[in-house]
Amino acid sequence: MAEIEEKKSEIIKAIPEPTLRRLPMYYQYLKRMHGDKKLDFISCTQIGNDLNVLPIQVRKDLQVADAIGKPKLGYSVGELLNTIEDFLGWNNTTDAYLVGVGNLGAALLGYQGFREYGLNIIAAFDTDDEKIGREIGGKRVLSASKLYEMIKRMSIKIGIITVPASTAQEIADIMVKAGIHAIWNFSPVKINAPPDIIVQHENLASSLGVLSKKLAMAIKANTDK
Amino acid sequence: MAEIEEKKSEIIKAIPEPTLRRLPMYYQYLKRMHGDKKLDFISCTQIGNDLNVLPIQVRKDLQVADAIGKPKLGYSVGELLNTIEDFLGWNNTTDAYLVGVGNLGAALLGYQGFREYGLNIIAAFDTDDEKIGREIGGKRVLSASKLYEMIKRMSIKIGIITVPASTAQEIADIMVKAGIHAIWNFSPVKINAPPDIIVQHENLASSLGVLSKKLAMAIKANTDK
DNA sequence: TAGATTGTTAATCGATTAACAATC
DNA sequence: TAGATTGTTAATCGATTAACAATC
Repeated sequence: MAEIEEKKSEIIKAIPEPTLRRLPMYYQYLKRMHGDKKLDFISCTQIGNDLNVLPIQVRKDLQVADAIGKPKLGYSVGELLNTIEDFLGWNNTTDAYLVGVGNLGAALLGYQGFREYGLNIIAAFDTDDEKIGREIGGKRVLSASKLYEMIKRMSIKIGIITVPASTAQEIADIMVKAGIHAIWNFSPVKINAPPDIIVQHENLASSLGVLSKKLAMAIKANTDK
Repeated sequence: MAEIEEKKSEIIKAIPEPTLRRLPMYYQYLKRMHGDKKLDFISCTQIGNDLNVLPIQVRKDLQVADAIGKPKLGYSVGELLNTIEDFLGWNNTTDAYLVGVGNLGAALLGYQGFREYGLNIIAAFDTDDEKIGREIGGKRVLSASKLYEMIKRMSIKIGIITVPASTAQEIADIMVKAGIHAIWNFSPVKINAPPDIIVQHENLASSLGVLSKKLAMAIKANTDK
């Protein structure tokens, strides 16, 4: 008779983050197969072979995303695309602001592919008078001083941070205060935010670390021989 | 008396990839602590608190990188930086070529931070006559037709791919044939390469997938209330 | 039908976390 | 000395992989 907290009607199954990172890979791959080859059905075996993932892992991942296949046939490519879109929330667009129009910021503003993933950057912000008022990648650059007010007014959900390390936390604080829901952080500092704010960190150095170490080991192994 | 393959003098301990991804985070953090605060010694407790990682995990990671600390005192910040640099191979620079001078390619060319991580992009390649011959981010843009020969001549170790999905594999093939050791792939397609080539995949969609799903769940949880 | 594939349950593996002795 | 911290061994947890029945 201990006080056990009752789960709400639905059981919230934890979604493994590795699965969440692989689903977009499958999605991109399936889009190509759907468009280029007009393929109707596909098996985990084929996806796995093409993407260097074990077929059983593909099946497990697709199961997490609520995909349903047909024994012997595989999965309908079209349905599968819709299922993954639904699961990731990519079927309806979410508006975003980007702050910091440097090299990387400008690159992200110019990238058209985000639409495919339901992300719509509607404006950018910077402190540089040279940039304010201009259009970059088809997006208007506004004064950073207006960030707080604009997030509130448009009830923006996602903030993208591409400012230098020194001002990243400051910008994040403004975003949080203005009521943002999620932050995609491209600066190399850890962002502190309340636990209900989703913070996704993108760190090139992490990725480069993996590559560097593997390369260093490979070269060492070669030298040792 | 079965035929057991003897390990060479050194035991090759597998390095967990999550550790490899966290080490650069510690490194960036320690550099700030070293530069800004002139801090001499630091404990795993403090690193963990500031970076939202469990202290024991920090210690385990540092152990993998062969760092040695002093009980009660912690780790020497300067030594720790050197240890991580050594471990990741960031203490001597590696030359790289970048192929595909679009938005993202130009952004990477302009990014000065790579030097800190021992990566030196010495030239870029593109097929666009408008771009060939120009300098972007202080790096000369050469004709993609010279890629093969130039990799061979300069014995370049790292190739960075920032071309569209449609030509990524083609570029990778040229790199491999020319004797490249590692490929950092920013295109959204899986690169096929021989097993001895290190391929590091950078996929914004994967990261966005995690963010999108978490955001979708958070919004749903709010609506349900 | 036979064979390939999905769906599901179980086993394995590896990373994270905990526990505790050693130490400055 | 007492307390904080490292170093190391053990326990736990979760993701991956294997095994096998169900099915078109």
